[in-house]
Amino acid sequence: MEVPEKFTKPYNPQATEDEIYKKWEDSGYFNPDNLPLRLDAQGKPVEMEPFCIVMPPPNANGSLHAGHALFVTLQDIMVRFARMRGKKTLWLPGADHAGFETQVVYERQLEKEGRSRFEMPPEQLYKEILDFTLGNKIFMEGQLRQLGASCDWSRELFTLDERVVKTVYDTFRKLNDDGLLYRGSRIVNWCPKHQTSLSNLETERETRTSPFYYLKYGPFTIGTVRPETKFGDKYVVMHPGDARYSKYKEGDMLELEWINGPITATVIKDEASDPAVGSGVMTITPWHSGTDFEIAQRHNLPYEQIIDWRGKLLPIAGEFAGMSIKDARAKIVEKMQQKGLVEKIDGDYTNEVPVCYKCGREIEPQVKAQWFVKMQPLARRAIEAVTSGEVKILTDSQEKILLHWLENIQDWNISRQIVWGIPIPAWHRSTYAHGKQDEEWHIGENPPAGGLGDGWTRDTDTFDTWFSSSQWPFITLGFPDGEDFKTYYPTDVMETGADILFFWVARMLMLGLYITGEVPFKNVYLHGLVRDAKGQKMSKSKGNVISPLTVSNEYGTDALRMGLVVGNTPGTDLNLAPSKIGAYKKFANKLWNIARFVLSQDLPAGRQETEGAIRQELKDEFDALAADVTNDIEQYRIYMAAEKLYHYVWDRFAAEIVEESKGKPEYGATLYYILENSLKLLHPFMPFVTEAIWQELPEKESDLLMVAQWPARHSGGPQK
RNA sequence: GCACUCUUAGCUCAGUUGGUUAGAGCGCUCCCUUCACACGGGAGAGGUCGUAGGUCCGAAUCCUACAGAGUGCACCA
Repeated sequence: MEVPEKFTKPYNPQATEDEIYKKWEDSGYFNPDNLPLRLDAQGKPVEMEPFCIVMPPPNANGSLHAGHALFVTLQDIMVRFARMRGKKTLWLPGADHAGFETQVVYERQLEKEGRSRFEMPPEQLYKEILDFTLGNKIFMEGQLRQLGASCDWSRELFTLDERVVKTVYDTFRKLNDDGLLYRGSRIVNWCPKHQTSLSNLETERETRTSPFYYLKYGPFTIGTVRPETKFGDKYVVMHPGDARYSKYKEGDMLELEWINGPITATVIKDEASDPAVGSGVMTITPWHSGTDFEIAQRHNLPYEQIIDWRGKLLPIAGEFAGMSIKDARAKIVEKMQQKGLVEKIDGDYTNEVPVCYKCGREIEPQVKAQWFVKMQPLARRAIEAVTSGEVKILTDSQEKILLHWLENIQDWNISRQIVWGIPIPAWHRSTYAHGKQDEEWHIGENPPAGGLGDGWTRDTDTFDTWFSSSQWPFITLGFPDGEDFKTYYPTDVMETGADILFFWVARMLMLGLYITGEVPFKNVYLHGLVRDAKGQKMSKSKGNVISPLTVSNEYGTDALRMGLVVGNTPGTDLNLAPSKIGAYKKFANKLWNIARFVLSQDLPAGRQETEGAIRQELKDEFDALAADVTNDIEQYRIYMAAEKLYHYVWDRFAAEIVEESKGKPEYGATLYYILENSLKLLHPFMPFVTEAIWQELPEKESDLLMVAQWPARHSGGPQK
């Protein structure tokens, strides 16, 4: 048989991939509504079982990184597998405005241009970031195509689309109606650079070595790393059971000399003061410390701001007012030393300080009025869903981590002081009652009847991006009435990075259950971080970032995909070495050459299962592999399926069966059978090269391999 | 402090419910351009599966302790 000319040269992914992707996209089969019907033995169309994955929408603020390539690969494997098995398969793509993340990226750009967001009108800033994001979005979509993503572009949604905003507002209102939303002045994580509060998850802890100061506070010794917060400390707290201080009673007043002169201190007994720590006595700064704030609340103590929003000392600091806390610390200590208030300094005290996860600056705890969601009731339902198996988490250890977090959940601050996001639909005005100033709030997109004239102004804050993202699965499917929602919800799999288990997965679970009454997804597959060849985290500053697009250009997308998948178990990190990807480039070429050989053989006319033409023992062996691989993919052991296929095709098919067949024309049908079906099994993993070969087959069941029928129906073993 | 994970060949990692001579990629040694493929083929070296106990007919796989590495959450006077 004539072998097509192209097979005489090594497989060339660069010359092949774009054209193949275009064929797929033009076919319309990414959209499940267009999938070809499958007929049963009687020629009647088979009812198609739905299968759906909602894609974690990539942030539209830059280029795709290796982590994106990994999720595209894993999800595309699951999706192509389902599609070939005749399911009505929807992979729903999106693009994320990524609120704070994108604003930070854009601010960096502004800084380079010598501009600042604090010097521009919010409307202008918003407009600029919108343009920036929409530009990136198109770019990012092209990159997803390059990675072979077989998602339904016709259903793509952007996280700021009208439908999203509307649903998010409905949810906000419902939370309020159900008593799960409150506005409260609490300690928040304040980033002095970004001028916004952050959730706990958006802070990281850094171990620092700092001087620890033992200060004389009247008859007591108190310890602190932050003398600059101590100006307002007028309460001295000790454990009620601490015998050393039994002569002091709650409410005792003491006159003592402090940083800027004499003050009156009041004794407070509270169990939060740990006798084992330092002297067992502490003073409190309720405005800038979580524990202190709680003590102040319990004892109904006043609190005062010491440090402003930019990290500078306020007038209460007297001569130090206006100084940054960093500069002030040494000067304050110097003054206290002169006054004999410093007992000793411990030079190498290590503590962990919270820092902004974006800029690394120390978080300044501040008291601020914010919107909070009460999470405990939502978490309870999520815990039930996990423990009952309504939602299955891969792996067991990730499930434990999730449950541990849910069981210890804290209320969620969902307001951010940034412009790039969905504005919070709330209005407020000052009111006076019983001689006391208060604030009245109204939830809704519009001010209450009476309107602006009555002094109502709109909340300028925006939602934490994750608040809207957490509603993504049901929003994208058109909750509550959309056809897709009815067909595809709950979705089959949520595949995403283990690093956003709490940020996103846990919250999707909670809000999905809360709003729809059902879990948003039945299975959760969590992948680990993609690291460099040495196991180091990729970062721009280290210069070890591997761009998936560059790799794809050099080795081919199929090779990249295999390199990302083989040996990569869920939940664990993956070290990505270019040499490994190179190995799979060779594999793609191997497959190419097998095809060349097989197509050069004399194939029986109408090769369809010519009675006895296919060697039974080889067919049985192949079919067993197909069943095994099918089972592995069903159980999400994608890494094993990929490796088994690699070894079968190379070590068994190429090295043995093909060799054995040489000079034996009667092997033709067998070789063809194995080739054709190997292409099918490999297609989810290496879609481009398999489709390219498929296109050259003389006789094929469907124009596109993408919608060919999966060779094994086997489904065995328990589902996890 | 609470929780989780890892320790298998020189390197990076697989090893599904415990079961015959422990696997892959890369690297290494030697050989081969023969008619699918040098992005190839053949041959080979290399591991007492962290340590010490235990359960079992049988353990890299289960249990305990210890050692080393790492991660998450919370607190931090």
